[in-house]
Amino acid sequence: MSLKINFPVSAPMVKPAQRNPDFRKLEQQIQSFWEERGIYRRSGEGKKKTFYFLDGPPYASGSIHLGTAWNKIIKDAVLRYLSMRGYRVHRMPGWDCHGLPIEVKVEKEMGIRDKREIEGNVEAFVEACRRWALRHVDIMTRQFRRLGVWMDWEEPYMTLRDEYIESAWWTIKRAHEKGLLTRDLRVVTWCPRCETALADAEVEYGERTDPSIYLRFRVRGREDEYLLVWTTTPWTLIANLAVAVHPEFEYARVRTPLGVLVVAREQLGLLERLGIEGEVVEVLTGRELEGLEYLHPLEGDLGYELPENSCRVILADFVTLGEGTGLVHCAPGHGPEDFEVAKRYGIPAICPVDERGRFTEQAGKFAGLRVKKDDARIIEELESRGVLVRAEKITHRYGHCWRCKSPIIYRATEQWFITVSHLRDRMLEEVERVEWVPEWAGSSRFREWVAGAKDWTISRQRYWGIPLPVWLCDSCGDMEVMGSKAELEQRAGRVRELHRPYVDVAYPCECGGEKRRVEDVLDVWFDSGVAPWASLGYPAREEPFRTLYPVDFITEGHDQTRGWFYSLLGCGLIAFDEVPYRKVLMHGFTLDERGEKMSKSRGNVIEPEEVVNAFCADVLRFYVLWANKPWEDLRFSWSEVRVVAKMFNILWNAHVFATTYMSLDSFAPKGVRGESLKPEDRWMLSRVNSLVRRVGEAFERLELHRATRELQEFILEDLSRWYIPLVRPRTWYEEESPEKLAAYEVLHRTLQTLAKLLAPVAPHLSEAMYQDLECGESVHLESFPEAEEEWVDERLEAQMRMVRGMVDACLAARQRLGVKRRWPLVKLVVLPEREEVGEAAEALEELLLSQCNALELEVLSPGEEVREAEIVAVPEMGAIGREFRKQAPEVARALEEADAEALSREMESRGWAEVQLGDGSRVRVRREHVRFERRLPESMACEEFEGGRVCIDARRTERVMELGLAREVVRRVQEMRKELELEVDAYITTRISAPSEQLPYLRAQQEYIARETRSRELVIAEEAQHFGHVREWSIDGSRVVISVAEA
RNA sequence: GGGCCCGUGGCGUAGCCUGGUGGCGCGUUCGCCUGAUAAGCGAAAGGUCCUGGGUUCGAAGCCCAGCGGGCCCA
Repeated sequence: MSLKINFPVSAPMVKPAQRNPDFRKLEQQIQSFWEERGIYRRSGEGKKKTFYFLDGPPYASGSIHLGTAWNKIIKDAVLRYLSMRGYRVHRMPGWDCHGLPIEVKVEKEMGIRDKREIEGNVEAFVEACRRWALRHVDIMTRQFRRLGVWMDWEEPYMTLRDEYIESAWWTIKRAHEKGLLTRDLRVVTWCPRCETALADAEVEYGERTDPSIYLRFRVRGREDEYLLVWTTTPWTLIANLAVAVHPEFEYARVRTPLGVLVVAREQLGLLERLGIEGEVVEVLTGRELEGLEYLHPLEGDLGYELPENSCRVILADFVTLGEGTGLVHCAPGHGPEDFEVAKRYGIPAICPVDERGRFTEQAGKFAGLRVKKDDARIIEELESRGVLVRAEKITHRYGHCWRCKSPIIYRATEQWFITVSHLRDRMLEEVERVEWVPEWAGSSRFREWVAGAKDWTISRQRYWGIPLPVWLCDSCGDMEVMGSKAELEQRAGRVRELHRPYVDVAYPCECGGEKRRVEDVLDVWFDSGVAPWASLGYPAREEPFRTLYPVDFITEGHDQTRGWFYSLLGCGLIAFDEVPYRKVLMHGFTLDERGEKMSKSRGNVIEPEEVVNAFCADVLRFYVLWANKPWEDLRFSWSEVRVVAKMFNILWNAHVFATTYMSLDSFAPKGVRGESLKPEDRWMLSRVNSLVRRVGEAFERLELHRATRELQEFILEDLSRWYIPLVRPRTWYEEESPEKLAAYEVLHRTLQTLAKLLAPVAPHLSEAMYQDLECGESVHLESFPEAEEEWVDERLEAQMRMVRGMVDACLAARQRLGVKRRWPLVKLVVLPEREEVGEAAEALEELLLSQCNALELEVLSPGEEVREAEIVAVPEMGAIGREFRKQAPEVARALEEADAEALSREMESRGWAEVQLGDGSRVRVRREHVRFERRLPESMACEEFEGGRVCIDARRTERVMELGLAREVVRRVQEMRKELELEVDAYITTRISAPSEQLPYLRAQQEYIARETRSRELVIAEEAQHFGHVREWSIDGSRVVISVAEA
């Protein structure tokens, strides 16, 4: 690759491509070239149709992994394709900069262990978070750039910018205006370490061992009768306010040594397991148990008054019989379902647990204990009270904080919500409007998630995030929501920046009190949810929002069903009453070689950099798009990456071949003209144009795996394995023959088109090819090729397919006869099954003969047999034995010796024939006694192909000896030229010593040998005078000495 | 426990929508070819198409159930 500026000339000459380049270095050169010439910027110029792509912002907390790389590579390939199709593509990358993950990392960096330490200096903490995010944006940007991903890296959108935050505020204000923003006491998932509420999407489920305890709650007003209750969360018993049963289930009263126990009838086996013998005295439905009062298991030690209606049996549909006793302990302050059902019975929620997971004064005797960690203390207390029946352990799946991995708890707290439940039906309608790839991503998966949508908890009791723009008056309680920085500054004066602590300002309320900000920040999913307009600076700026919105296309992994696809939908409905995107490609996850999720803790993570360093970016790009359907999980495999690398190597070799000869001949393409084209040239043009059609269709349908596989198939099969061997002899012509020029034109056209088709997937190497071919400044400034239908000739493609089948069959037949390809065949016979197969052989005769290295072609009619094939009679010993008994061997011999031709004719017409035995007697044999087979002479062999058979004749005639030996010699001389590292067009002198019987043949081909080896002088003798590079060879079993020297 | 997706020679995959000889690549063995060749090409061996039912003249494909894996949720 040369980067020098080319002066405009009418038809620039093709440059010879570099042999065995280091693709990695080549890619760097290409990237510098793009940089110097501003190719990226210019690729968007002059295009009228706009296309709004929105980048799902990766989280700015680390380096990229294979999954993020795959994601951006899909995006880049699709966007490059669209750009080549004439779209002016909006390609702004985004960065998700806020949230708990960064806070957790910064806490570690600063040695912070407790939220109170942050409270001491919020400013320092927030600034550290900002630096952390920006540092990682830089790191990740560099990594994406190395992959050749074209985006506006200089101007990304970042959720930490004031302008972006303002858009989020505006959206919150919209929600408020629509009555969708509420504050409510609800039970939410809570992380006691991070001391914040978590959204459903932030809870990660994993194995955990917890206590599993069985308890008896004394029934009030009955002697020695108890409710048998099971729980895995002893700490929640402090807030126990009810026991739930299923109204339809049957419950048994069982008399046992522990008193009368009430337990679900289906769970009676449990008593046995616990070693409690008993006798059922009564069976009741759950409904009949309703209202039964019991004594609180920790009565007397609590720090709160038991509310009215509490400590009774209530009815709930969520009770199951899977595990437990069928009687469920209810703590409305510690479970969302408990909360809901208790509300129906007028039982309030008690939550004696603070934000750190410590029991408050409300927990009475237990105040100061820690949730979960001090379960043992509570179990001890239960035991001493005689409430505990049995304590065991259980390993089950339990929710954990997605960032710090602490087990979550449920707490009743005041939180801010978007009441998405009111929007559910509208959301489902909007899902329908989107084009999903694959279709089921929307119609099943996403639909399912949306249908189960619960209200969205958007408040977090943290620091590094978009501040909730809600101000409340501390005296009258009036609430004000800010929609922009200006609105805030109007009331509170200048605000330095829209993060905490700068934004935590107060201003006077009309009532005389003071309005203060609610100290929460927003869920980060809200940040990215507003990206369709926030990334464009709307509503502060009208443009480019007005031109671009709505988003034409997004593509993310299937985990985003509950994440970004959803938060975009929610925010879109809040802001504009519609889903903000039109088309979604949902892609898969990257798995390791064993099909397991890559994760740092498992140590099975493959970094994209590893692949890029081992091969190059284009190999990685092609691989991830080729290995799999985009929406399926990608199982990474080094050996498959190697396959792709090999393909690029072959492509590059083909490119080197073409450009080397073109430049030797100072070839400058003038365009393909019809008259000098050979059939294989027309075929190649047809193939390349049908390839254009198929690749284009695959891109349109986002079937990137099809696009890449079509390209691979074409490169390997059509170009490298077929067309290039076919045209190779033409490139060796010395003179400017029309056939040679035709081959160059077709090759040039093919490689040029191929470069364009590859450009979206392999932007570097396709560019390098394009440069060598001298087609234009950059392949990325070109349009995607359109198929030239006039060149597509399906009949010719079909014929070529058949002929390739014949050639392959011929090679297989050679292999069976042990005849090397260098030795010509006297004759190639084609036995077609159908007329068109024979026609194909005739139409492409020259090509067929040259590829089979055969001197003559004979095409038979369907049904005809090879003339040389002898009919032989094969005795059917079973039938003969039954009929002729002792004479059987005699009869068999007679059949074998008879004139099989005549015999078969008689059998055919009469059904029987007579043969003479050794003693002169004649016997009559019938059809069942003999089978006729065709046998070929030893020099011949047949092989089947799809459409018929070929038969080769490998006799060693004089002519065959001449040509075969000559090629053997030529081949050796060529190898020796190479050993001498001669230039391709250097001349040599050659001496050959060969045994006397070979001399006449070699001399007959002296001229041919000299021409093929570029020998100025060629001596063939029994004992030649050798000099220069001398080697001894064995040719056709004889010793031959050859010497070569540069002339 | 629920939803979605996947299950095809040792490994990775195509075919499945629209039923009728199951292709390809890697690997193995044996050959061939070579001035695009530190390459390339061919042949051979290797398959309960996850299992079991059903529909059908006929099922890798369509339907049902189960098993295994992935992701998401509870």
